[in-house]
Amino acid sequence: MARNEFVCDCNVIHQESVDIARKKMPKEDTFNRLAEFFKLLGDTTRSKILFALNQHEMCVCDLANTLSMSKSSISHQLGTLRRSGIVKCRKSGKEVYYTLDDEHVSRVFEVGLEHISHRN
Amino acid sequence: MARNEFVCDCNVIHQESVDIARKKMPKEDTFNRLAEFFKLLGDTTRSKILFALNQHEMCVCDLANTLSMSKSSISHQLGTLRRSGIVKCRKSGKEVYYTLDDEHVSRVFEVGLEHISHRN
DNA sequence: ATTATAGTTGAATACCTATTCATTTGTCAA
DNA sequence: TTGACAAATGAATAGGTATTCAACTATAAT
Repeated sequence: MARNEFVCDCNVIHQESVDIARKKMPKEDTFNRLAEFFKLLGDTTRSKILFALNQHEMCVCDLANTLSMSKSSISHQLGTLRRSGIVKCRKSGKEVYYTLDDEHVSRVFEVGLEHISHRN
Repeated sequence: MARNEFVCDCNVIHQESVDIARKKMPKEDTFNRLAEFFKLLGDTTRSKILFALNQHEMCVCDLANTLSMSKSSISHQLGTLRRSGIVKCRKSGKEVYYTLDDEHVSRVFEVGLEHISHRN
């Protein structure tokens, strides 16, 4: 019996490659969190929010104006980003000021921009 | 009249911040393509596929085995990645071998991994 | 030619998610 | 205390998407 029985609906062609890949493969949880992180950047609105916050601390109103979107929509997205630990906020009077909480975000943006400009 | 009239449903609090952010903001198309790129990495299955292909050239069967998924599912995802220019393929006999087409993907992974390990 | 297998593809389904709308909370000013 | 505004939030809706299933193509072997 092949050792790929029950594993998928086809035969292993290159068992060695599969073994190596499987051995090096990070654990499930790592991929889930990695994908979760990229998913957060993988939305035009959130992308813009993060770009703007990378320039300046901003309140919800500032962001709504910068992106020409509703406060509510921005607030929902900021909630998502806050719960994921990518932005943090401080309250001052009626306003809530947001900033990036992670220094990696800028770097990821850079690499992403390199990618899309590279393949025009 | 404020110059943010019709722009959103609130008052601008810090016009200067908004102006600077808007000035530096890349154009719409850039954000669309950037988000599109990150969206491709923002899925556990595609993430794993790209990780595996970063180790070895692989055929659909190899990937299906490595990830314990159906050929069809893998093939659909490979189609998406191929149409986005992130993977390329060569045909040999009955098999189709896939490889990464972009050297940036590895780097993005690295930064992403840094991020999620940093904030445990 | 026939059979088996690798891979692709379209349709259907089930799940996910971004935005809108309406409502609520909290803070400031009059 | 009342009114105005910033922000958050829950529900609803609409659009998107990952996987499955079934059908199909192409290639290799007998």
